[in-house]
Amino acid sequence: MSGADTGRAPAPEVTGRRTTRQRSALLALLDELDGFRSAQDLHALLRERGDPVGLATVYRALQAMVDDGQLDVLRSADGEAGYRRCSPSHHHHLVCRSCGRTVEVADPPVERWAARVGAEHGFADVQHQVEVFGTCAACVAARS
Amino acid sequence: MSGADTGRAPAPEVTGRRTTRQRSALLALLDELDGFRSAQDLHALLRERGDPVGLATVYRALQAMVDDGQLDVLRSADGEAGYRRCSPSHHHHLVCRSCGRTVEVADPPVERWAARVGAEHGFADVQHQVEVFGTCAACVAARS
DNA sequence: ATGCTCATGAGAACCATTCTCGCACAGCGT
DNA sequence: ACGCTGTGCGAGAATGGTTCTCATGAGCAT
Repeated sequence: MSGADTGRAPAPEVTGRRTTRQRSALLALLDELDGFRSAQDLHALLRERGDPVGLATVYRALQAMVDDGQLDVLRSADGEAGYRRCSPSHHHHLVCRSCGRTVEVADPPVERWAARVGAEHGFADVQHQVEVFGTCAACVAARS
Repeated sequence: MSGADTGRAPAPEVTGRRTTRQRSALLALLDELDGFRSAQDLHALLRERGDPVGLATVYRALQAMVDDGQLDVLRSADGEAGYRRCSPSHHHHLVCRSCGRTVEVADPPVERWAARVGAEHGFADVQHQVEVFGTCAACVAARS
């Protein structure tokens, strides 16, 4: 699910996860990148920079980080999952369709809108998923 | 991608598609159902009711209907795609996490919000994807 | 240092979706 | 009604992202 859970779990700060070379490398890599990257991409990048990590490990680590609220996930149209380091507070993303650059946006109005819409129809435990896509200024300029 | 494209293609009314038993059956089934159903589900339902249709055909037909704007697609968290008959105008969905029932919601404020957020950051061709999840009144009542 | 776990990794398994390719049939003109 | 033609169909294989298995290896508390 993407960065949008109004009712995210309490997010225990003590995660009980072990600090391994692989997870550190993955986290470091994610810190350097902006934009959503697929697990496969991240795996390839780690190998390139000489940090041999198993693909399964990448998936497991990413999953764990998502559970701990350290990452945001976004499913692309073709079903591939993209991961991105993000601030822990609730927010949404503005994603460039062309270069993948993302901007975090937090806007109370949408939050209120989602809650209201849910309430109006008798829905409880309302969460929402909001992503905005577009072509960023740089990519627009780059188009011949 | 789900029902949320501000800039959907012109949607040619003359689709040039042939009317076959399989496609009619699929469309009829979708008309009876509310809520998002996976291609696999739809395929199984068709077989159950005695309309033998190939799985590949279901996928092809669904894809075609989506291209023609007759269906909405929604990717669940586990990557499976859900399909649903929908009104042709732009709208979003309020989905029950428990029973899958959906309500279409159209609210101009969000549209404006998305456009504004994109513009503020210099993004062009702004589209957005918005889904609201919750537990509907019936399911809340059903919880022992 | 020791031991109890949890994490890792290679490969297989899984599963939704797409492709292949030969055959059937809808649509159209006559 | 008849035949042509290209689109749609279907079974199974292929694809590709993600998850599972299980034996080995490495944190971390004591």
